[in-house]
Amino acid sequence: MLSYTCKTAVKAVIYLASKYESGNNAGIKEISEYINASEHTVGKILQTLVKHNVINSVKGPSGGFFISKEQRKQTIINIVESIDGKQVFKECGLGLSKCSSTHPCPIHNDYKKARDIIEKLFGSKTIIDLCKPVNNGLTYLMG
Amino acid sequence: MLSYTCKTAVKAVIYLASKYESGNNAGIKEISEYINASEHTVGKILQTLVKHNVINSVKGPSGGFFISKEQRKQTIINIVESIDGKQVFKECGLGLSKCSSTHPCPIHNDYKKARDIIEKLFGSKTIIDLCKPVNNGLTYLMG
DNA sequence: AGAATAAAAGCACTTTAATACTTTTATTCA
DNA sequence: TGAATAAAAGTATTAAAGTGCTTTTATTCT
Ligand code: FES
Ligand code: FES
Repeated sequence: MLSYTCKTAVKAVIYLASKYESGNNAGIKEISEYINASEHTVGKILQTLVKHNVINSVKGPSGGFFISKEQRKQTIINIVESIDGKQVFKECGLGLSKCSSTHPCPIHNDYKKARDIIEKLFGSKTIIDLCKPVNNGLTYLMG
Repeated sequence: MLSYTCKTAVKAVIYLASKYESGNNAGIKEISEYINASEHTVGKILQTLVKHNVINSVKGPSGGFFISKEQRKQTIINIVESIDGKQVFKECGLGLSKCSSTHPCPIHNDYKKARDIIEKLFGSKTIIDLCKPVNNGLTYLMG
């Protein structure tokens, strides 16, 4: 459903948000190490997310990436749409050019049900929602 | 979730099953045209499926691919496992190396719910189940 | 037996995603 | 002001998925 890059993006943002408490910015290196991803890939991803106003960046010493209070209230679908585009949760499970109930593929009914759950998940959970359990040690970003 | 190749495989097999009625074998060309996919790709896919005993083939004139009565009773998870492997419905939604409820990622709960629906769909629907509505013109394999 | 047919098999090419590297620009701090 | 820092931006490489082509093998039909 989501590309590898996109999954990495979600984890990176959640990590950033969990860092927010401390008030410090986070650098590419720190983030990539924490979520166990390639430094270069993470750099590119964060660049894109800054462009889409999902997060912010500051250049120079003591610079890095950070996420504002407002931005933390975004739902995580914003991350997905910035990386994989707006169509991810609209696609047909068997690859028909368009998913539609009037011209459905053989698995449309059940597939749509599942896809809608995921779409709802991404469209309703905010960054802060997902970062809390990470801070509490209930959920994890690597391993 | 599923690779493009895998989606093509499912459609090819459903088409084959819907052809079964006529008792004739279907050639690569015919199948690929019907499901609107590359001839070469379909050839490779069908080869793999024959190796996994999902379908059968006969070489030579009046040869082609066909699916037996028994094979039509398989669930479509067999197709998926032949192409994309057995892990597809076990993977973490955020790319953690293992999806587990004791070491979950932040979206585990909802994601697992959706993934289980899809897994159940593929594990319970048989080829014949999905080919019937196609024959009746209720669902489609292309478009 | 021999010609024709059609899948099997192996190899080569293309495209895309992912990763790596390099240069530039903005910022801080001594 | 200038050195150091860190992201931005652009380019190149690698890896994987998908597609295309060619040869081989098995089968049928004349
Ligand atoms: S048409 Fe295939 S999932 Fe809706
Ligand atoms: S751990 Fe991520 S989906 Fe289960």
